[in-house]
Amino acid sequence: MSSRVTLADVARRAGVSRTAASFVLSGRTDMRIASATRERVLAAADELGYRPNLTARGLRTNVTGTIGLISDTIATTPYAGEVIKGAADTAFKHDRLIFVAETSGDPNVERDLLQEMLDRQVDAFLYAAMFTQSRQPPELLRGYPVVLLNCVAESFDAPTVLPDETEAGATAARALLDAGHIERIHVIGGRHDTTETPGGVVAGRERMAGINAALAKVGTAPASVTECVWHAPKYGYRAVSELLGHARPSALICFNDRLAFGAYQALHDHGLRVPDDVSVVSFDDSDLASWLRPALSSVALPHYELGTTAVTLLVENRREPGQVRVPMPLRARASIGPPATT
Amino acid sequence: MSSRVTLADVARRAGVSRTAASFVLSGRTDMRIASATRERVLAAADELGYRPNLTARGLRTNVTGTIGLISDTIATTPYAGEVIKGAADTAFKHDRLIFVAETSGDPNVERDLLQEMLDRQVDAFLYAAMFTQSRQPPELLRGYPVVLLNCVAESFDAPTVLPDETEAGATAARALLDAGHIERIHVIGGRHDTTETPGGVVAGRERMAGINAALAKVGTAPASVTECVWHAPKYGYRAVSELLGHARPSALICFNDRLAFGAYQALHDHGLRVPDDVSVVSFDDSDLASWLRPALSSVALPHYELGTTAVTLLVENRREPGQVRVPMPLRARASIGPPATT
DNA sequence: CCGTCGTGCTAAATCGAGTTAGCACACAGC
DNA sequence: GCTGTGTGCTAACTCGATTTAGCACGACGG
Repeated sequence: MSSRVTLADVARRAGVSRTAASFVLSGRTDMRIASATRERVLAAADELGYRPNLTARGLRTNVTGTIGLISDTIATTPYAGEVIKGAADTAFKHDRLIFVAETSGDPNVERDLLQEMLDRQVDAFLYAAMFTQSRQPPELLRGYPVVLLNCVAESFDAPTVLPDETEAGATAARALLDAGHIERIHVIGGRHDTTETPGGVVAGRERMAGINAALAKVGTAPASVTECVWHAPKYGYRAVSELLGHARPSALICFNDRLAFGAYQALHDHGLRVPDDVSVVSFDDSDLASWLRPALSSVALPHYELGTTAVTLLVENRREPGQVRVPMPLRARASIGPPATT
Repeated sequence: MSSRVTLADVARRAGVSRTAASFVLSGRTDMRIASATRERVLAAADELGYRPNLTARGLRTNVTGTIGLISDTIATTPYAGEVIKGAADTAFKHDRLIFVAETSGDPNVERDLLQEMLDRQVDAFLYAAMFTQSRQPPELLRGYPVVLLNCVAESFDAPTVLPDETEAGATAARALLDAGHIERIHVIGGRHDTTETPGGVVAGRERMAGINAALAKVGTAPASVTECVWHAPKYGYRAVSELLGHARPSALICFNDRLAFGAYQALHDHGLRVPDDVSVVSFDDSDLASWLRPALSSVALPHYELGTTAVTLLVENRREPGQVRVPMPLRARASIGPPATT
């Protein structure tokens, strides 16, 4: 709380001008400074505990060392905090801080928030959605360094960071293939079109493609694909209950852990055991996956890595548009076993 | 991206000095400005789309309109994002932005992060823990406006925002009493001492006190209290399985939803139905509560409100130390019914 | 006609850095 | 001795706001 040490204080103590002190401390070499002077300045700065005032520097140089994270909503998905943590940690490693703000999907709020950030001379922006979707960044953002996180934008050129959903689908399928399943693999919660998500939710579409590709490679295909209206457990329960009315699956690929939770309940109600009778693999790797009995194998959403990757792109000032895909690793648990020997 | 409109531009267009423009636009009345001039300045600002550069203002006034949120870790608890959202939303309502940073519990990281914030002239701080605990804020923080969020600090005077755990305990107990339970109410996951949490985890201790008080008021008490080592479902499963070996509970109060999840599994394995045979009430109201079958009644942790309340205190510049308790509402669901008529 | 007061504004300093232009001095070469 | 060339530094300006001190003018009283 005591008044800050300024560059002028350092210069005075070292017996040089502010100019000289500034050149030494910002490490610039295009001005000749005698090494003895250099040492004196550095010593003075050290003794006084000098820290440059970044507000003042920002005013002069237009560089504030801050990144703005603008997302539709952090809160609705419980693990989005990980994205923020990944972003904040990486930013900090590069001496940057992160402003976090949410628009709740309101374009007016979005504009005002962005304006507040611009007023504070934020250097660069993370434009994020909390589940993969198509979004239109505000016009105000044009011309600034931006990385799109977990969303795609048609008419906005910027690097885009996305989970590798296609490969994730293949990973899930291969986990079952490796355990010996090949026929009667059913998919719960496949691609799903709505007016809001034409062509299906991005993640769903890609996961499906990955699953199909991996299965096709060994000459097979999903025995059925059941779309679910929504991803709460009860929809998984319904879908699987119905499925069990007319089929006898060897394995289930559920599109997320909540659906898998519902699937577990339905299997249980039908007297089927996981993984003895039916193997289950899922996506997201939420906490739920490790809580279920038996623990659920799930292909993890790389929340933390999405954050770190996006900030790294910003810090390195990569501007070429294009997608960076972050791997989704399989967390293998007890829910996958060999096919039942019926 | 086009070069910003500055105060000088506005002044020029209005045909006045920067001084006059500044006084008009910052709404100060201690200098006499003719109302015709006022109007001209406002019109000019409006036409040019003037926005004050907050970096420049910050340099001059030492007020940047930023709040620093320093927490041990956002990521380990999935709903902590809500705290951030509450804080960010409220900050935005007051034209402030929030820097979010995590220390991962490392005091060196904490110090460096704080220093980065101070270098950017952050106005005020939220010092937060993601589950209620005792923490020691760094010395650097002394003298700045600070609100403690979800943590208590002995030798650091600052307003403190905490969930009202005691009342929450009473709420849970009353929910059972209201349904007719009075005997054979068992507690799963009571107060629990460790070297890290002497006297027990704050929340646990207080919830227990609230439960005891509410039950005592009608002349009863918990039939038993089982401490759990950790809060994963399997510990709840174990605790309840063991309990069922020698007791026949009428209702269970679980210390959080994960334990309740384990409790459900144990009850199910013993052929007991919720709520027909045993009622269950819990704390936290995570997503899990609404996913379980039957849906779990749970006393909600007010994450969002913790964030809003803390920022409100900061913005209003309340400095008196003391605790503000945020209510924890009961989310009543299907897991509570009348006592079984054995 | 002079002093006083109130009104309405401006010039200039300030915050703490970064940056441009150029000065003072030493030394070498002729 | 005079010029030219580095070397090593400083004075002064700049970023875009806020803020202090004070000026110019008209009205009014005596």
